[in-house]
Amino acid sequence: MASKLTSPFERVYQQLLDCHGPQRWWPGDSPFEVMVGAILTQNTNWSNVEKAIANLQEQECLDASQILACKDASLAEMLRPSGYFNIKAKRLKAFCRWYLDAGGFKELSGRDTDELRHALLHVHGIGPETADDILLYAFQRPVFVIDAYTHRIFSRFGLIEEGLGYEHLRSIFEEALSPDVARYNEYHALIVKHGKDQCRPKPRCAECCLKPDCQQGNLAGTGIR
DNA sequence: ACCCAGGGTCATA
DNA sequence: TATGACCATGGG
Repeated sequence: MASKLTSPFERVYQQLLDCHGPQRWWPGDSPFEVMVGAILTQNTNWSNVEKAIANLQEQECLDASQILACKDASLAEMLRPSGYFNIKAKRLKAFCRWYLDAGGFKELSGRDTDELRHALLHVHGIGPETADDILLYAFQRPVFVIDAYTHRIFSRFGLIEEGLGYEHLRSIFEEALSPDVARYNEYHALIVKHGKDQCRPKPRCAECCLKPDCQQGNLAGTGIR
């Protein structure tokens, strides 16, 4: 049974896990592929990103120096299925330039998390969420990723106020949850899963997060509604 | 035919 | 500093 000392954020995690099961993120075979995916999935369905990554693999371009060697137009063509392909071609190149200049994965792995985060945020096309995706899922750092689903789900639960900024929200989660890479990994993946399945932007009345066939609907005993 | 997606940048007031 | 426009494909 849940202790009063247990944070609501811990309890929601357990309920999401019971409801949806482990998500096993990030789908990707290497840290570099994870980083590429993090950029390509900006405001884009993951299934579209997979097609773009498959194109890169076919062209043997899933590599920083190969990507930089591509013409903008041909890179964009490979990225076409992921949408915003012209913009993403530029962002991907900007990232690869930084990545190689910094000495690659092994060199970057030696950096302090805050320093790494700061550096990522200075790369054109990498904002807070993409930076944190990369830190958590590629560099295995205990950084909690915030996205639109996180805002939506937790404000509907009444656990946070609406309209909080990214850093503010991230600090709430990181203070409520002990730094645990595996837990942060699974939690964000579960939030995305729950958001896609049951917490739509325009929910039908009270349907959101309250489907009877989902354990998440049983918020009794959590102290949440 | 709509709605939405694992955001970020840039121009404007 | 705070909105709004813009980027674009593909699945439900």
